[in-house]
Amino acid sequence: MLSERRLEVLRAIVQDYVGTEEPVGSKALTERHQLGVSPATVRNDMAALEDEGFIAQPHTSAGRIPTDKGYRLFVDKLAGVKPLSVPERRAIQNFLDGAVDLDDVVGRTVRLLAQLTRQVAVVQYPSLTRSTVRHVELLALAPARLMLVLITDTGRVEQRLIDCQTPFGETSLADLRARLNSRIVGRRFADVPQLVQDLPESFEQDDRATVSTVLSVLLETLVEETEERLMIGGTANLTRFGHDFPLTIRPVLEALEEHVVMLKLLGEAKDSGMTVRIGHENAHEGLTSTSVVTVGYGSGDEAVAKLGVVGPTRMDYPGTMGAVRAVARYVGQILAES
Amino acid sequence: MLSERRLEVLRAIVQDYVGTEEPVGSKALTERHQLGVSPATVRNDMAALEDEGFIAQPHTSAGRIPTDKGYRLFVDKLAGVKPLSVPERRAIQNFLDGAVDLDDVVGRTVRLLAQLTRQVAVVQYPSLTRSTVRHVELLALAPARLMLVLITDTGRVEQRLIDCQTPFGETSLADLRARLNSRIVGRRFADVPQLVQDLPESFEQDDRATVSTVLSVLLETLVEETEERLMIGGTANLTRFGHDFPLTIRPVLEALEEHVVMLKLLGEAKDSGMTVRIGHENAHEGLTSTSVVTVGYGSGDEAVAKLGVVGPTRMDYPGTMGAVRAVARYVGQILAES
DNA sequence: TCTGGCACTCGGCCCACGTGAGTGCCAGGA
DNA sequence: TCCTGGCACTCACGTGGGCCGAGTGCCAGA
Repeated sequence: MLSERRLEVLRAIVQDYVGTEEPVGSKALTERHQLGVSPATVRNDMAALEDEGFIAQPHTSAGRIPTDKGYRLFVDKLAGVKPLSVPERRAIQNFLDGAVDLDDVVGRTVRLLAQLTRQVAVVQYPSLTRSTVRHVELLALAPARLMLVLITDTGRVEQRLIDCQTPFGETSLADLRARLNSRIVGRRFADVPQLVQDLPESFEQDDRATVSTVLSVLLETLVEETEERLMIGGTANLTRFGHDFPLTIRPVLEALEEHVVMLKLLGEAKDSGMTVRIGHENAHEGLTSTSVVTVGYGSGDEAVAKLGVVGPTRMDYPGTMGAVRAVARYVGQILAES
Repeated sequence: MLSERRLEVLRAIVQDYVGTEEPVGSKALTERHQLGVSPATVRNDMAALEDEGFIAQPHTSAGRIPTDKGYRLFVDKLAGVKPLSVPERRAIQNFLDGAVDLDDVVGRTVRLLAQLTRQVAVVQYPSLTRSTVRHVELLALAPARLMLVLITDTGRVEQRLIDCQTPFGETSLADLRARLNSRIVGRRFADVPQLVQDLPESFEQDDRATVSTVLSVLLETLVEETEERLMIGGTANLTRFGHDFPLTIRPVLEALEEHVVMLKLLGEAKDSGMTVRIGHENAHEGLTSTSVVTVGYGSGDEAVAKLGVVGPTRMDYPGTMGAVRAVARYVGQILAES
């Protein structure tokens, strides 16, 4: 087991390395921190920490840098979450309050998060599966052509074109619309399939085929759109990644563009509470030299989506976690209000 | 005036430099191209081209590289547009044909363009101002709360919440919906204000306020949403920019994230035909070391939006222009079909 | 007007060297 | 048992000199 002081040494190493981006040596450590012991003692501690795999030496004659395992310990045991200052909080609120619609909310959140953390921000749109139906609309664009519009409680709108084999009367249409709405408005998307299951049976023989088609498109929309959307911003911050970054930045940019990859990443994170994945803990190859901090956000108690940042493993974890948590909180508030 | 052979030398320089990314010397030129003259002659030509500002030397003892002015001449006079191969065309069509909705079309187009050109792709969503109304829907979410949904011929959907001072009857609502649709469906957005101007007068005194509110929100939507949207992809290709790219890539990423900047850029391009802006021809500072190739696309004869790529000034202009033009054409077809 | 020849330039590469931060180890002291 | 100061060692990095070669400009001759 590591002694108290050795943990303190690790904390100091992480803090200094995050600040300077340079391997930190025993002498510099004792100068910058009140450890109460001499460099030689620190050296012994460092040797122990290295044996345990928490820190490593880039070259024999250089200082130490934390390993992924070291950061992990730091995050789990040594670092708190740094709360934002009052002006920062106020700025967040002001900035987000100006949003006019869902796209705007998400867009502003991405910018905000990227600016606050100086890293790449990722914000997932409120998920359809976890949200509820606000309204369903059916429009006849042509006698045998319908449009289905689905509006969620988070303000998201999905539309689908439907080609029917047979024309669908205006009265049948109104009927279907009314019944659909009465059944599913206010209900969760996940519950919809069950709720509409027996709907075709209550229609005239002639209309059943069309009603079934509409329902299947509706259900399809629910399933398809469960493939979530997200917005990414602050990629310019990648240029502050490190010195060697041509090699580093490339796979990261590629991963960020593959929204599927990012969604999987978010999916792997806890639904509630903050998740920090450090370096090789990230399954995706391109992200093994990054850390990902994510947290769920939602309009109520429950998270409807996640947001977070992607940055170098050498990041200011307490600060980043503080910013991510604060932003998620305010976004939740905004969503609840709208 | 530049002689035929000197133009040929310039062409050769551009081609070689684009291929190798290295300053090209007189000897290498004569070896790789059948110019029919000796290196010494080429040297004289190069000196002339340098005097005129078409090429430059990075260092005294190095070969020449084209200047922005050189690329300009190359694009205007020396380069054609390289048509895509049949398999490439087929691949484009297959890829785009799979799209299910507008977002998907734009998303696929961005990917396609980025992959084909190995550069950053920018695709503008079909603009509202130039498109026409397919349908307007009014929904009562609550007695005094309406939702306006606007559907364009390009498949775009905009929705707005409307709070009314007084409740609005179901019959009045149906009436307004019907009248609105009969007046503006199929019309261009730009014409809408005129077409609905006198609508409130034909309603009962009680409803006029609400009708006016709805109309003003409708018009507002038209105006606000004229602020166009765009999608960007292929930023990972920036890493192939050049050797010195930490400095180069940063401002480019920043510019790309500022959609306003990119929209302005697209706005400055010609509405029809292809526009190539080379290096310092781009007004935005961050893009002075890039070239931007754009072209309008649309479902009919007229362009409804633009798309293009951003790459290093040292790019394969004929190939890029060919790809951009081909993609624009196919996207236009897809939009026309849907 | 083109060509071959020639002297010149200069960036890139290699190597050698000195410097200094940092280390590991050890013996002595609390 | 743990901490400390001392000491020899390692090695990345920066500097400076020297060589190399691609590329140039110029010039005289065809």
